[in-house]
Amino acid sequence: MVSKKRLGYGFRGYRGPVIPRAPRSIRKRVPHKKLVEESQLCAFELLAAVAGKLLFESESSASSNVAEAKSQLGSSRDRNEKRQPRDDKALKSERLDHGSCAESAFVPKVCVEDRNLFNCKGIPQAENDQVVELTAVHVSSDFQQKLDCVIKLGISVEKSLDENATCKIESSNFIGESLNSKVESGSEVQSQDDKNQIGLLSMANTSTVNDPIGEYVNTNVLSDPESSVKFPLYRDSKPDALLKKRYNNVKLGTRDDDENSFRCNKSSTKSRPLRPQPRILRHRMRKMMTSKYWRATPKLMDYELYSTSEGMKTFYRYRKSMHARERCEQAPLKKRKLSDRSFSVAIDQEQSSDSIFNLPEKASGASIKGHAKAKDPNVTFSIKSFKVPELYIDVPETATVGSLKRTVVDAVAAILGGGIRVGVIYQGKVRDDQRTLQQAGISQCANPDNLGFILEPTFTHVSPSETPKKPPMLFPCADRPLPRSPISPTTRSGVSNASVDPPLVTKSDNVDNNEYILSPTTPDNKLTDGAILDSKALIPAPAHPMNVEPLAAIPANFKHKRSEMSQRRTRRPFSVTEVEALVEAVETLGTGRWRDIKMRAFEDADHRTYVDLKDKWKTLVHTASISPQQRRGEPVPHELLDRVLSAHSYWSQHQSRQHGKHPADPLNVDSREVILGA
DNA sequence: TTTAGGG
DNA sequence: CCCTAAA
Repeated sequence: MVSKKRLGYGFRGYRGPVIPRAPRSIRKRVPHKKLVEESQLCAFELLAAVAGKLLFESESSASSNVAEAKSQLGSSRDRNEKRQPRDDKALKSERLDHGSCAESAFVPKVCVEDRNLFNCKGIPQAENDQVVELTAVHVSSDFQQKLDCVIKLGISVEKSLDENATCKIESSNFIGESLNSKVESGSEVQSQDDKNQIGLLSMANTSTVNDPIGEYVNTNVLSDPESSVKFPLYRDSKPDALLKKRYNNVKLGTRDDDENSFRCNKSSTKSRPLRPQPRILRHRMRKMMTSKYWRATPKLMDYELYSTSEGMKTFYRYRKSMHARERCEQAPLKKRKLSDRSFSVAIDQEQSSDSIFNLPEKASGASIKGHAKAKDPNVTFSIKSFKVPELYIDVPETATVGSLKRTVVDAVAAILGGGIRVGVIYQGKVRDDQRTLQQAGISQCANPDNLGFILEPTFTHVSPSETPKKPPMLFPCADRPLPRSPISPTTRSGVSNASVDPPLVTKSDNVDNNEYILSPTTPDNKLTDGAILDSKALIPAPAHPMNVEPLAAIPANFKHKRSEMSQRRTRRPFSVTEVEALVEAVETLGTGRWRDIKMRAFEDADHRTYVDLKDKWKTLVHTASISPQQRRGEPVPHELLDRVLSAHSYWSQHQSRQHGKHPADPLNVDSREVILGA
């Protein structure tokens, strides 16, 4: 279609590659212009906050003026958002991984035990810790644009809400903790004027409404079955630890307490959001036009959900408010993490220490505890939170709360229905699954802060136009009976028909897979074709069926083969987790530092050379530049692709290595925000 | 050895 | 992924 070079850069509001391909020496000379834009970024956040406020006010027929809100926000911001001085040195995010720990995926048996987590009831009303935040942004007077309501779905176990009372701009996916970057107006502001609640709506369940947030609940906002769901997967894919570290490194903000921390450092890209991006919009529309309409039905677990939901969203938006759309998307479309209760996984580990590593709840999603008890030297992982794909739910203001709930349930069910893989990232690194925990250092690590478990939905974007090839995700072994299934069939307790049975954990055969597929048995799951629908057990299955190649099947000789006169290495497609790790690293380190990137995120992934990473990045950029229909292989969550583009664009402008100089500021995570809804 | 790019 | 020129 379009030449990647043309399309790639200027994409999504990012300025085109400022740096034309030229001799390195020249290219490296681009000066940083980051600081300059920072203020703009903040301004944007303020704007968003104000918008939210406005909407909120309008909803409650309260009146106020932007200026007021602005000033309030501003003041509060000043007070609350003390930023650490920028220090380029700090930018070096090297400390990210001092220790090296291998990472391996293991089957969270837990899920089995705690299957509620995967039920449609995963969003039980009883869980008062689950909150759906609705950020209603309404830019009116000043911008004449009305932003759609964006619901941030976030079931969080924490009570951080009372702290970061307003307008969260970003949130991490780690459930247990809210590693959110948000524009914090500060509780002070809230107290000052209730009306200033920046459209933060919490309404998980009535019971939840008890806390501070309760007062901000605006039930009027939602009321209409019409809704759409979007799954910008992995938007906040950074592992907690990573995120945290990075921020620390980048001194983006003080992060003593995740709950209270805030960030206002949007990358330069942030500044662009305010401008409409017709092209993108068009692109989206086109995409959505081709996608199917998705309904919240029992079948919503189809893999196509991804595309459909997105398409629907787009469609909806188009119809509803194509106008201010662009803006809106960039607004604090924050969403949150899906949380679940914690459970623990016991893993064999030769270790009998009594040491208990309890991860600060906020810091990590898991805690490791050395089991001193029985002779059974185990390491107990108490996973308090999972990083889950972001879930965007777009519903009209007129939607009912009930419909919202349904939508959420459907969305969750859809995600689960597609199967879920678990990725493990330790200290930001993805490693061989073969490594033992001990080898990986996970068990010994006193500071398991960086241990993150990521749920990776496997449903993929099925392009309607695409020929029905292989199911986005399949379980080759699906048809096999799953004998030792610890899971017992559960009743489908889905809200609105949508339901998910207990998840099925599948081990992926992928060479470097570091995740396991968790495939819920879905009666209506066409893709799985009922094969595994009823079976519940642990079965090995390729994480990326499409990529499974003959060679991969014989990993035994893998290493030896190499010895033979430059035998072409066996192809080992990057898993989503790996891609994410790569993206993360590049975002922080920039391109051109593949060696560092390798060490940072793939140090123990012996089979990934920096050249591989570089190549992968190259292909990622390309992939992100082409239409989804042209993509092949395991689909990469578009969210990641967005990040790829962002980072690519960003680093095109900010050379990561200025002739031996310190690197430019890492691409701020928040910059991704901008492209979110696009 | 790393980078950067073309193959 | 491979191959290599350059750095």
